[in-house]
Amino acid sequence: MAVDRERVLRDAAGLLMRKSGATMDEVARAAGISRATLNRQFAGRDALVRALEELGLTECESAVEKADIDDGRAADAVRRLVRELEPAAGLLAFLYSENQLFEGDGQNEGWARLDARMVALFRRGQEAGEFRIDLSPVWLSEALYGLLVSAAWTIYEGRVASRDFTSNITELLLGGAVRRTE
Amino acid sequence: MAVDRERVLRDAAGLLMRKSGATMDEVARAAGISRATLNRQFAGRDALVRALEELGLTECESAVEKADIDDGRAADAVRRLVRELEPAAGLLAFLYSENQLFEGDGQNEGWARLDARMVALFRRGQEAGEFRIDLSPVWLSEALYGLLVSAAWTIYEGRVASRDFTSNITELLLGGAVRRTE
DNA sequence: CCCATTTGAGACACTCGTGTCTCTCCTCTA
DNA sequence: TAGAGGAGAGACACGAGTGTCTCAAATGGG
Repeated sequence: MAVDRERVLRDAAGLLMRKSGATMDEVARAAGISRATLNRQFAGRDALVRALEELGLTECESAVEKADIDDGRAADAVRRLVRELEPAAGLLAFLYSENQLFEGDGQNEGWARLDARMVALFRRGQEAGEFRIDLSPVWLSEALYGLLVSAAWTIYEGRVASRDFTSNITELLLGGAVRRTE
Repeated sequence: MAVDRERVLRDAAGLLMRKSGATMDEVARAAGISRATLNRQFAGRDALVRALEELGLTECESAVEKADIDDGRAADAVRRLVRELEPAAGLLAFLYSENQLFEGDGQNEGWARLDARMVALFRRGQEAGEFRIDLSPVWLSEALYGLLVSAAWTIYEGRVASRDFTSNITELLLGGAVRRTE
Protein backbone atom coordinates (compact mmCIF):
# COMPACT_ATOMS: atom_id res chain seq x y z
CA MET A 1 0.00 0.00 0.00
CA ALA A 2 1.24 3.44 -0.84
CA VAL A 3 2.31 5.67 2.00
CA ASP A 4 0.14 8.72 2.59
CA ARG A 5 2.78 11.40 2.48
CA GLU A 6 0.53 14.08 3.88
CA ARG A 7 -0.56 11.84 6.72
CA VAL A 8 3.05 11.13 7.59
CA LEU A 9 3.74 14.82 7.70
CA ARG A 10 0.84 15.45 10.04
CA ASP A 11 1.86 12.64 12.37
CA ALA A 12 5.40 13.97 12.35
CA ALA A 13 4.15 17.44 13.17
CA GLY A 14 2.05 16.08 16.01
CA LEU A 15 5.09 14.48 17.57
CA LEU A 16 7.60 17.21 16.83
CA MET A 17 5.33 19.87 18.29
CA ARG A 18 5.73 18.40 21.74
CA LYS A 19 9.19 16.89 21.25
CA SER A 20 11.10 19.00 18.79
CA GLY A 21 14.25 16.90 19.09
CA ALA A 22 12.58 13.62 18.31
CA THR A 23 14.61 10.96 16.51
CA MET A 24 13.82 9.95 12.95
CA ASP A 25 13.04 6.58 14.43
CA GLU A 26 10.51 8.12 16.79
CA VAL A 27 9.00 10.13 13.98
CA ALA A 28 8.66 7.00 11.89
CA ARG A 29 7.04 5.15 14.75
CA ALA A 30 4.67 8.04 15.38
CA ALA A 31 3.64 7.88 11.74
CA GLY A 32 3.21 4.13 11.92
CA ILE A 33 5.87 3.40 9.33
CA SER A 34 9.43 2.14 9.41
CA ARG A 35 12.46 4.35 9.41
CA ALA A 36 13.41 2.99 6.00
CA THR A 37 10.10 4.06 4.51
CA LEU A 38 10.33 7.44 6.16
CA ASN A 39 13.70 7.92 4.54
CA ARG A 40 12.28 6.85 1.18
CA GLN A 41 9.69 9.60 1.46
CA PHE A 42 11.95 12.30 2.87
CA ALA A 43 15.63 12.17 2.12
CA GLY A 44 16.88 12.98 5.59
CA ARG A 45 15.75 14.97 8.55
CA ASP A 46 16.39 18.23 6.82
CA ALA A 47 14.08 17.34 3.97
CA LEU A 48 11.40 16.37 6.48
CA VAL A 49 11.63 19.69 8.27
CA ARG A 50 11.56 21.53 4.96
CA ALA A 51 8.45 19.61 3.94
CA LEU A 52 6.84 20.48 7.27
CA GLU A 53 7.75 24.10 6.70
CA GLU A 54 6.17 23.97 3.28
CA LEU A 55 3.07 22.34 4.68
CA GLY A 56 2.77 24.89 7.43
CA LEU A 57 3.20 27.71 4.99
CA THR A 58 0.62 26.29 2.63
CA GLU A 59 -1.86 25.85 5.44
CA CYS A 60 -1.33 29.38 6.64
CA GLU A 61 -1.75 30.79 3.17
CA SER A 62 -4.89 28.80 2.57
CA ALA A 63 -6.22 29.99 5.92
CA VAL A 64 -5.52 33.55 4.89
CA GLU A 65 -7.37 32.94 1.64
CA LYS A 66 -10.36 31.31 3.22
CA ALA A 67 -10.63 34.00 5.85
CA ASP A 68 -10.95 36.78 3.26
CA ILE A 69 -8.87 39.00 5.46
CA ASP A 70 -9.22 41.95 3.13
CA ASP A 71 -12.99 42.05 3.44
CA GLY A 72 -15.23 43.59 6.05
CA ARG A 73 -14.16 44.88 9.40
CA ALA A 74 -10.58 44.11 10.33
CA ALA A 75 -11.58 42.74 13.73
CA ASP A 76 -13.92 40.24 12.09
CA ALA A 77 -11.23 39.34 9.62
CA VAL A 78 -8.87 38.56 12.49
CA ARG A 79 -11.51 36.33 14.06
CA ARG A 80 -12.01 34.44 10.83
CA LEU A 81 -8.28 34.15 10.35
CA VAL A 82 -7.67 32.67 13.78
CA ARG A 83 -10.49 30.21 13.28
CA GLU A 84 -8.98 29.07 9.99
CA LEU A 85 -5.52 28.93 11.51
CA GLU A 86 -6.50 26.62 14.32
CA PRO A 87 -5.72 23.33 12.53
CA ALA A 88 -2.25 24.61 11.71
CA ALA A 89 -1.45 25.83 15.19
CA GLY A 90 0.37 22.70 16.33
CA LEU A 91 2.53 22.68 13.23
CA LEU A 92 3.14 26.37 13.69
CA ALA A 93 4.28 25.76 17.25
CA PHE A 94 6.93 23.37 16.00
CA LEU A 95 8.11 25.64 13.21
CA TYR A 96 8.22 28.52 15.65
CA SER A 97 10.79 26.64 17.72
CA GLU A 98 12.86 25.71 14.68
CA ASN A 99 14.53 29.08 14.73
CA GLN A 100 17.21 27.81 12.43
CA LEU A 101 14.62 28.05 9.66
CA PHE A 102 14.58 31.79 9.93
CA GLU A 103 18.25 32.53 9.72
CA GLY A 104 20.71 31.98 6.95
CA ASP A 105 20.39 32.38 3.24
CA GLY A 106 18.10 29.47 2.48
CA GLN A 107 15.25 31.10 4.33
CA ASN A 108 11.89 30.52 2.74
CA GLU A 109 10.55 33.81 1.47
CA GLY A 110 7.03 32.51 1.83
CA TRP A 111 7.01 33.57 5.47
CA ALA A 112 7.83 37.10 4.49
CA ARG A 113 4.89 37.15 2.09
CA LEU A 114 2.58 35.72 4.71
CA ASP A 115 3.83 38.16 7.26
CA ALA A 116 3.25 41.06 4.92
CA ARG A 117 -0.39 40.06 4.57
CA MET A 118 -0.87 39.84 8.31
CA VAL A 119 0.79 43.18 8.84
CA ALA A 120 -1.40 44.67 6.10
CA LEU A 121 -4.48 43.39 7.88
CA PHE A 122 -3.57 45.11 11.11
CA ARG A 123 -2.58 48.25 9.28
CA ARG A 124 -5.93 48.27 7.55
CA GLY A 125 -7.60 48.01 10.92
CA GLN A 126 -5.64 50.97 12.13
CA GLU A 127 -6.41 53.09 9.11
CA ALA A 128 -10.07 52.28 9.44
CA GLY A 129 -9.96 53.53 13.02
CA GLU A 130 -10.76 50.10 14.42
CA PHE A 131 -7.39 49.38 16.01
CA ARG A 132 -5.29 51.55 18.22
CA ILE A 133 -2.27 53.08 16.61
CA ASP A 134 0.16 52.82 19.50
CA LEU A 135 0.68 49.11 18.84
CA SER A 136 2.53 48.60 15.58
CA PRO A 137 1.11 46.22 12.98
CA VAL A 138 4.38 44.30 13.08
CA TRP A 139 4.06 43.71 16.79
CA LEU A 140 0.40 42.78 16.49
CA SER A 141 1.09 40.15 13.88
CA GLU A 142 4.02 38.80 15.83
CA ALA A 143 1.90 38.69 18.97
CA LEU A 144 -0.71 36.75 17.06
CA TYR A 145 1.87 34.10 16.24
CA GLY A 146 2.88 33.93 19.86
CA LEU A 147 -0.67 33.56 21.04
CA LEU A 148 -1.34 30.84 18.49
CA VAL A 149 1.63 28.90 19.78
CA SER A 150 0.72 29.48 23.41
CA ALA A 151 -2.83 28.40 22.81
CA ALA A 152 -1.81 25.24 20.96
CA TRP A 153 0.61 24.34 23.71
CA THR A 154 -1.81 25.08 26.52
CA ILE A 155 -4.51 22.99 24.91
CA TYR A 156 -2.11 20.14 24.35
CA GLU A 157 -1.25 20.24 28.03
CA GLY A 158 -4.92 20.10 28.87
CA ARG A 159 -4.90 23.38 30.74
CA VAL A 160 -7.60 24.93 28.59
CA ALA A 161 -10.37 23.44 26.49
CA SER A 162 -9.75 23.16 22.77
CA ARG A 163 -13.13 24.68 22.00
CA ASP A 164 -11.90 27.94 23.49
CA PHE A 165 -9.01 28.18 21.07
CA THR A 166 -10.38 30.85 18.76
CA SER A 167 -12.17 32.94 21.34
CA ASN A 168 -9.25 32.89 23.76
CA ILE A 169 -6.90 34.24 21.14
CA THR A 170 -9.17 36.74 19.47
CA GLU A 171 -10.71 38.07 22.64
CA LEU A 172 -7.32 38.63 24.20
CA LEU A 173 -5.68 39.98 21.08
CA LEU A 174 -8.51 42.32 20.20
CA GLY A 175 -10.13 43.14 23.50
CA GLY A 176 -7.45 42.58 26.11
CA ALA A 177 -7.84 41.38 29.65
CA VAL A 178 -9.21 44.55 31.17
CA ARG A 179 -12.96 44.67 31.50
CA ARG A 180 -14.68 47.14 29.24
CA THR A 181 -16.49 49.91 31.00
CA GLU A 182 -18.46 51.20 28.05
CA MET B 1 41.32 33.86 36.91
CA ALA B 2 38.17 32.33 38.19
CA VAL B 3 35.40 31.79 35.70
CA ASP B 4 32.28 33.85 36.32
CA ARG B 5 29.70 31.12 36.35
CA GLU B 6 26.80 33.49 36.13
CA ARG B 7 28.35 35.32 33.23
CA VAL B 8 28.85 32.06 31.40
CA LEU B 9 25.20 31.20 31.94
CA ARG B 10 24.07 34.53 30.54
CA ASP B 11 26.26 34.23 27.48
CA ALA B 12 25.01 30.71 26.95
CA ALA B 13 21.43 31.90 27.24
CA GLY B 14 22.10 34.66 24.75
CA LEU B 15 23.31 32.17 22.20
CA LEU B 16 20.84 29.40 22.90
CA MET B 17 17.91 31.78 22.65
CA ARG B 18 18.55 32.27 18.98
CA LYS B 19 20.14 28.89 18.27
CA SER B 20 18.67 26.34 20.60
CA GLY B 21 20.67 23.47 19.12
CA ALA B 22 24.04 25.11 19.50
CA THR B 23 27.04 22.90 20.16
CA MET B 24 28.82 22.89 23.49
CA ASP B 25 31.78 24.20 21.54
CA GLU B 26 29.72 27.10 20.24
CA VAL B 27 28.41 27.80 23.71
CA ALA B 28 31.92 27.84 25.08
CA ARG B 29 33.09 30.17 22.37
CA ALA B 30 30.11 32.46 22.97
CA ALA B 31 31.09 32.61 26.63
CA GLY B 32 34.70 33.29 25.75
CA ILE B 33 36.00 30.16 27.41
CA SER B 34 37.22 26.78 26.21
CA ARG B 35 35.08 23.70 25.96
CA ALA B 36 37.16 22.09 28.68
CA THR B 37 36.44 24.89 31.10
CA LEU B 38 32.79 24.86 30.21
CA ASN B 39 32.70 21.20 31.05
CA ARG B 40 34.48 21.84 34.32
CA GLN B 41 31.74 24.26 35.29
CA PHE B 42 28.80 22.25 34.01
CA ALA B 43 29.10 18.50 33.80
CA GLY B 44 27.54 18.05 30.40
CA ARG B 45 24.94 19.72 28.32
CA ASP B 46 22.15 18.51 30.51
CA ALA B 47 23.65 20.15 33.56
CA LEU B 48 24.02 23.39 31.63
CA VAL B 49 20.39 23.38 30.61
CA ARG B 50 19.36 22.60 34.17
CA ALA B 51 21.44 25.48 35.44
CA LEU B 52 19.83 27.76 32.89
CA GLU B 53 16.44 26.54 34.00
CA GLU B 54 17.35 27.32 37.59
CA LEU B 55 18.62 30.75 36.64
CA GLY B 56 15.48 31.51 34.68
CA LEU B 57 13.31 30.37 37.51
CA THR B 58 15.24 32.43 40.03
CA GLU B 59 15.00 35.51 37.86
CA CYS B 60 11.29 35.06 37.39
CA GLU B 61 10.72 34.60 41.09
CA SER B 62 12.80 37.64 41.95
CA ALA B 63 10.84 39.62 39.36
CA VAL B 64 7.62 38.49 40.97
CA GLU B 65 8.95 39.59 44.33
CA LYS B 66 10.16 42.96 43.16
CA ALA B 67 6.91 43.66 41.36
CA ASP B 68 4.82 43.20 44.50
CA ILE B 69 2.16 41.54 42.44
CA ASP B 70 -0.17 41.19 45.39
CA ASP B 71 -0.35 44.92 46.00
CA GLY B 72 -2.47 47.58 44.38
CA ARG B 73 -4.51 47.23 41.27
CA ALA B 74 -3.94 44.00 39.38
CA ALA B 75 -3.41 45.82 36.11
CA ASP B 76 -0.63 47.86 37.62
CA ALA B 77 0.86 44.75 39.13
CA VAL B 78 0.95 43.16 35.69
CA ARG B 79 2.73 46.21 34.31
CA ARG B 80 5.32 46.10 37.07
CA LEU B 81 5.74 42.38 36.59
CA VAL B 82 6.39 42.64 32.87
CA ARG B 83 8.87 45.42 33.45
CA GLU B 84 10.76 43.28 35.94
CA LEU B 85 10.57 40.28 33.67
CA GLU B 86 12.16 42.00 30.72
CA PRO B 87 15.79 41.04 31.49
CA ALA B 88 14.75 37.41 31.75
CA ALA B 89 12.76 37.35 28.52
CA GLY B 90 15.55 36.00 26.33
CA LEU B 91 16.30 33.21 28.74
CA LEU B 92 12.60 32.50 28.99
CA ALA B 93 12.38 32.24 25.22
CA PHE B 94 15.01 29.53 25.24
CA LEU B 95 13.46 27.61 28.10
CA TYR B 96 10.09 27.89 26.43
CA SER B 97 11.45 25.96 23.45
CA GLU B 98 13.07 23.32 25.62
CA ASN B 99 9.79 21.51 25.94
CA GLN B 100 11.58 18.46 27.20
CA LEU B 101 11.96 20.32 30.49
CA PHE B 102 8.26 20.21 31.08
CA GLU B 103 7.60 16.55 30.59
CA GLY B 104 8.81 13.58 32.50
CA ASP B 105 9.31 13.01 36.18
CA GLY B 106 12.29 15.25 36.75
CA GLN B 107 10.24 18.34 36.06
CA ASN B 108 11.15 21.27 38.22
CA GLU B 109 8.24 22.07 40.48
CA GLY B 110 9.39 25.65 40.68
CA TRP B 111 7.52 26.43 37.49
CA ALA B 112 4.32 25.21 39.02
CA ARG B 113 4.82 27.51 41.98
CA LEU B 114 5.59 30.44 39.73
CA ASP B 115 2.62 29.65 37.57
CA ALA B 116 0.37 29.53 40.59
CA ARG B 117 1.39 33.04 41.55
CA MET B 118 0.73 34.36 38.07
CA VAL B 119 -2.63 32.67 37.94
CA ALA B 120 -3.45 34.09 41.35
CA LEU B 121 -2.65 37.57 40.11
CA PHE B 122 -5.06 37.30 37.23
CA ARG B 123 -7.69 35.74 39.43
CA ARG B 124 -7.32 38.60 41.86
CA GLY B 125 -7.88 41.00 38.99
CA GLN B 126 -11.03 39.20 38.07
CA GLU B 127 -12.37 39.14 41.59
CA ALA B 128 -11.67 42.82 41.93
CA GLY B 129 -13.74 43.45 38.83
CA GLU B 130 -10.74 44.73 36.90
CA PHE B 131 -10.38 41.87 34.45
CA ARG B 132 -13.01 40.20 32.36
CA ILE B 133 -14.08 36.80 33.53
CA ASP B 134 -14.51 35.09 30.17
CA LEU B 135 -10.74 34.67 29.84
CA SER B 136 -9.46 32.17 32.37
CA PRO B 137 -6.55 33.10 34.62
CA VAL B 138 -4.69 30.06 33.33
CA TRP B 139 -4.99 31.25 29.77
CA LEU B 140 -4.03 34.79 30.70
CA SER B 141 -0.86 33.69 32.43
CA GLU B 142 0.03 31.37 29.57
CA ALA B 143 -0.62 34.14 27.08
CA LEU B 144 1.70 36.36 29.05
CA TYR B 145 4.49 33.83 28.65
CA GLY B 146 3.80 33.66 24.94
CA LEU B 147 3.87 37.41 24.57
CA LEU B 148 7.11 37.65 26.52
CA VAL B 149 8.71 35.18 24.16
CA SER B 150 7.29 36.84 21.07
CA ALA B 151 8.46 40.23 22.22
CA ALA B 152 11.96 39.00 23.03
CA TRP B 153 12.22 37.32 19.65
CA THR B 154 10.84 40.27 17.73
CA ILE B 155 13.21 42.66 19.43
CA TYR B 156 16.14 40.36 18.73
CA GLU B 157 15.18 40.34 15.06
CA GLY B 158 15.11 44.12 15.10
CA ARG B 159 11.48 44.32 14.08
CA VAL B 160 10.46 46.37 17.08
CA ALA B 161 12.39 48.68 19.39
CA SER B 162 13.52 47.25 22.69
CA ARG B 163 12.21 50.28 24.56
CA ASP B 164 8.70 49.22 23.60
CA PHE B 165 9.04 45.86 25.27
CA THR B 166 6.97 46.50 28.37
CA SER B 167 4.33 48.69 26.83
CA ASN B 168 3.82 46.41 23.85
CA ILE B 169 3.14 43.45 26.08
CA THR B 170 1.08 45.12 28.74
CA GLU B 171 -0.96 47.25 26.40
CA LEU B 172 -1.84 44.28 24.27
CA LEU B 173 -2.42 41.91 27.14
CA LEU B 174 -4.49 44.31 29.17
CA GLY B 175 -6.07 46.59 26.61
CA GLY B 176 -6.13 44.60 23.38
CA ALA B 177 -5.78 45.86 19.85
CA VAL B 178 -9.23 47.36 19.46
CA ARG B 179 -9.43 51.06 20.05
CA ARG B 180 -11.24 52.09 23.19
CA THR B 181 -14.36 54.14 22.62
CA GLU B 182 -14.83 55.27 26.16
C1' DC C 1 60.03 35.58 42.78
C1' DC C 2 58.13 31.08 43.13
C1' DC C 3 54.50 27.96 43.53
C1' DA C 4 49.69 26.53 43.38
C1' DT C 5 45.75 26.80 40.75
C1' DT C 6 43.25 27.26 36.68
C1' DT C 7 42.65 27.79 31.87
C1' DG C 8 43.31 26.59 26.89
C1' DA C 9 44.42 23.52 23.28
C1' DG C 10 44.42 19.30 21.45
C1' DA C 11 43.85 14.24 21.27
C1' DC C 12 41.14 10.30 22.20
C1' DA C 13 37.42 6.99 22.55
C1' DC C 14 32.66 6.58 22.90
C1' DT C 15 27.75 7.24 21.98
C1' DC C 16 23.96 8.33 19.26
C1' DG C 17 21.54 9.47 15.27
C1' DT C 18 21.72 9.15 10.46
C1' DG C 19 21.77 7.42 5.72
C1' DT C 20 22.13 3.36 3.05
C1' DC C 21 21.83 -1.24 1.86
C1' DT C 22 19.97 -5.97 1.66
C1' DC C 23 16.66 -9.35 2.29
C1' DT C 24 12.15 -10.96 3.28
C1' DC C 25 7.31 -10.51 3.41
C1' DC C 26 3.06 -8.60 2.06
C1' DT C 27 -0.35 -6.83 -1.24
C1' DC C 28 -2.27 -5.81 -5.43
C1' DT C 29 -2.82 -6.67 -10.24
C1' DA C 30 -2.66 -8.95 -14.62
C1' DT D 1 -1.58 -18.02 -9.59
C1' DA D 2 2.64 -15.70 -10.71
C1' DG D 3 5.05 -11.52 -10.70
C1' DA D 4 5.99 -6.75 -9.67
C1' DG D 5 6.19 -3.20 -6.51
C1' DG D 6 6.39 -1.39 -2.02
C1' DA D 7 7.04 -1.76 3.00
C1' DG D 8 9.33 -3.67 7.28
C1' DA D 9 13.24 -5.33 9.78
C1' DG D 10 17.77 -5.43 10.55
C1' DA D 11 22.79 -4.65 9.73
C1' DC D 12 26.35 -1.57 8.54
C1' DA D 13 29.55 2.31 8.24
C1' DC D 14 29.92 7.09 8.87
C1' DG D 15 29.88 11.65 11.06
C1' DA D 16 28.92 14.83 14.63
C1' DG D 17 28.89 15.92 19.25
C1' DT D 18 30.26 14.69 23.75
C1' DG D 19 32.97 13.64 27.88
C1' DT D 20 37.56 12.89 29.48
C1' DC D 21 42.31 13.22 29.72
C1' DT D 22 47.01 15.27 29.34
C1' DC D 23 50.17 18.83 29.02
C1' DA D 24 51.72 23.45 28.43
C1' DA D 25 50.88 28.22 29.47
C1' DA D 26 49.03 31.88 32.13
C1' DT D 27 47.36 33.91 36.23
C1' DG D 28 47.38 35.29 40.96
C1' DG D 29 48.68 34.98 45.79
C1' DG D 30 52.08 34.37 49.38
